[in-house]
Amino acid sequence: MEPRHLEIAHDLMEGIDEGRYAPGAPLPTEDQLMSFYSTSRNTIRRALQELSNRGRIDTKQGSGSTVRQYRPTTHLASPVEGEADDERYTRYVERMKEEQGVEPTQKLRVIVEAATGTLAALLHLDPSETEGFVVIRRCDRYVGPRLWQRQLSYYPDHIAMGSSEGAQLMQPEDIPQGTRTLLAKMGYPQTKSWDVVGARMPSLKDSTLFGLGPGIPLLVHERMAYSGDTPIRFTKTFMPADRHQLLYADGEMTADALQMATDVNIYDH
Amino acid sequence: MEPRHLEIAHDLMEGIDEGRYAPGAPLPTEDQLMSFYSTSRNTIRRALQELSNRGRIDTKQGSGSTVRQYRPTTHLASPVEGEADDERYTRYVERMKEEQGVEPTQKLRVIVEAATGTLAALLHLDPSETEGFVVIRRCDRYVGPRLWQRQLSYYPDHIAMGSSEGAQLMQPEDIPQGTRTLLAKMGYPQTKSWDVVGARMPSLKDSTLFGLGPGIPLLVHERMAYSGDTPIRFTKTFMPADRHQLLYADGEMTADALQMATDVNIYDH
DNA sequence: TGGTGGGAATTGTAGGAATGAATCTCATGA
DNA sequence: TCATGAGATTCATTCCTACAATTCCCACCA
Repeated sequence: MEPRHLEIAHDLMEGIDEGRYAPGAPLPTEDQLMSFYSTSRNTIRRALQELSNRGRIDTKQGSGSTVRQYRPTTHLASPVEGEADDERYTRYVERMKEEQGVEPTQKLRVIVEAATGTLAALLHLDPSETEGFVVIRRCDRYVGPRLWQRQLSYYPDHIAMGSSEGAQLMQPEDIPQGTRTLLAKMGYPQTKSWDVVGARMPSLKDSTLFGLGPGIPLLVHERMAYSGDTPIRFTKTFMPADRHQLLYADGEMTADALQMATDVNIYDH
Repeated sequence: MEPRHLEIAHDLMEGIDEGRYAPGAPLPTEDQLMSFYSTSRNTIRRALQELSNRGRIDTKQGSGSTVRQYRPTTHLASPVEGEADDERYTRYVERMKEEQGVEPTQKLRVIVEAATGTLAALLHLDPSETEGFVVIRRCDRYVGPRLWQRQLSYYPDHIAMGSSEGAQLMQPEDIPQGTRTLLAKMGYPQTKSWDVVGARMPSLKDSTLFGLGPGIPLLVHERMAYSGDTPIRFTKTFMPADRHQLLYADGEMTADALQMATDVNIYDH
């Protein structure tokens, strides 16, 4: 037999799915649910938490619970011939201004670390050598006061520290021409890459960092870029999954696809 | 000031991150934590639930809590020239047999529905016409007794019901040559496509369906495929995010990339 | 040696209660 | 008309208790 709190959770979830509780609409209060299901507050709260953990409701102290609605922004993720990854940011800023009505900002930070484990292997660095360092450029992108995405780019030392141009990578400042162009100028044009996409729940720190409510996964996007057979950059991007979807499309159809993909919502149940 | 249960959760999370509790190792019991933090069982349970909701621990009645470990399988997601999507399944079966030691099976089901909303628009079907139907092929893939992924393919009626070959799509049976080859034979070779990737928490039903524990998101992969400008198929794939990662790579390097990508784990904190 | 069963350990479910904190409502007053 | 503030409403935190269900350990017996 199913526990009472799951029964109630199922019941409420059904109510949401069938539209009896519309997106944005309030659920009954805990007191009302208590008397309706004639059970204790504890049991009701467990049922509500079940919905909350699945990202179906927002609960606010003093006010109540409302049905959550999702409007993820679709990002172009596929590597585009001739376009720097960074140029995308311009487009992205435009979209954000339109959709959210807020001006995005970004904060950069550069860290240098010894390369270890998988990362060293990916960048073809030997961790046993004293030379095995990575330059990490961390870019936090905000929309209004909220952290929208965090991007970590890892460059092998011989690239970032091997030339005067490479030194730009060590500066915690925006690179106007784009890092891809910069790398190309340095003799490392990006010729191929591969991506891994996955998702996981945020840690407590992630939640505070991104200001995430319960039941919202983190989308993780990783890209390994090469110039010929030389690894030039490994990038790791973290995005709250309620606000981000990734788009992969052929070059010719990206514009169309982006248009259509905005209507495709993974939250349709 | 931070609530007590979050303090404790932070503390335990730190213990996991720093390796004081190794993957697979047991956490202290509720009783032990109660006396250690000198607080009530309720508070301890809330702290543990916090970790559980974030997918960091597995809790089993009668036994205790252990630190969870993730070993996602990396899938090739990028559309490959000349290879049917279905051929991948063969490779996938091979991998599963190796990695998990279990034989995968699949169950097919075909449903016909009236096309509405976004789906109708994507497939260029007019929902006002009585003709606007979609043929849905649902493929549930199991590894052992567990549902590993669920794939829904939507075909516009004029393709699935327009020819004798198309009729194969209406049969709830495996199509040995692959649907992509079949569509090509019918005069619809797949020439381009776009993908959307996102993640969300599972509903209660999703959880039962996939046998998902708490804190595991669902990875959702959608693909719209065209033959010229004719939409021929829309595919929606659901996968538990703890067992799946998607790989996008250029044709020439897929093999290498797949090899390396298995070492890239999004769960590194 | 190997299986079995009982009891201990451990988490799951359910109820009750009190207090605190945030929000909302609405009457009051400038 | 609009701002203020008191009180009611609502969720958050924390304690307590009892019993059920599952797992585990180990002594016992065949």
